[in-house]
Amino acid sequence: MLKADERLEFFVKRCKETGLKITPQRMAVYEVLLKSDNHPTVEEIYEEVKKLYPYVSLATVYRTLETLENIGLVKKVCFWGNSARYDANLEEHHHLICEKCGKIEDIKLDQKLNIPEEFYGYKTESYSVNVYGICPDCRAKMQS
Amino acid sequence: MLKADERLEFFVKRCKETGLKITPQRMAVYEVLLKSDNHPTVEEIYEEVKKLYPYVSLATVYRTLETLENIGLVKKVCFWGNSARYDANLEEHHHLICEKCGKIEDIKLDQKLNIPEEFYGYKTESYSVNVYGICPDCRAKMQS
DNA sequence: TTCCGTGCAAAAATTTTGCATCATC
DNA sequence: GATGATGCAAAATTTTTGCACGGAA
Repeated sequence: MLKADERLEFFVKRCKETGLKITPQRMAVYEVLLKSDNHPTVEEIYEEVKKLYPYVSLATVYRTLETLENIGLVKKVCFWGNSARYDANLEEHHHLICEKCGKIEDIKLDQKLNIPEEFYGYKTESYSVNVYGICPDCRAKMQS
Repeated sequence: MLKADERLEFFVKRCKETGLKITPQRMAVYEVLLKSDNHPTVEEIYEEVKKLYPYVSLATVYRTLETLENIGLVKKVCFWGNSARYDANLEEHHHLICEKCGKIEDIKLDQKLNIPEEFYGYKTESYSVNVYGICPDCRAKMQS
């Protein structure tokens, strides 16, 4: 895992490569994603960014996320509930999802699957594993 | 994989168990899901059901899907794009997802992962693997 | 006959778009 | 200075809700 400032450097590099301007808002959206270990929804990202830039607009957050996704800095994930969630962790990793509250955590697995490059006619790129269960918090609540 | 009529019997059984009435609309929504091998969105399910019951309302489809999910007959999945998709295949299976067009297919994997029952503090229930790639159709289009 | 489920319409929530202004390069 | 990004407001889309009626048990 790269450190946050290395990742910001990478962000700057990617923007220059693709001819995107480096604006405070764009940077803020990306930073929020870097800092969050959960997978925030658009609304949550917006609320975070607003703490730094109170005048930021939700539309900008939507547009920025789309942009960041296009240049491969961010991924849209959506495993639970209805709203899209975003992830800035592009390293190979998997997810642990609470079936009760919808919390999503990144995890590492030591086991590997061997997926053929050509599979059901698809040219495969990658895979990810979602493990479903009940998180510690919800387990505690269920006891009471 | 159970046959369709066995699954409808199971549907009837589950409804009786949980005190739900068996209405034509409810049945139709479930049948549409049984028949589709892709993972339709709510809108797509609605369009299908409307062919049988032109007066059905979209609200009913939303409510029915929620109900079916509650009694465990259907699962909400959402791996791509923004809209929730539904799946009536509850057997252990995995997904092959086209990164270009968003098509989602069910697949079987012969390899198994061994996930501990207790994992990162979670009580784990199940896991599923999403394989990402480019589907045959999109591959063909990319050539031209 | 009793409720639960439905349709309809309206409301709420979410996402996208147009356009004038502003800021980065 | 040119071009692309932003904020605002409005539009479009998606999802949820309230209520009266109708149909399954």
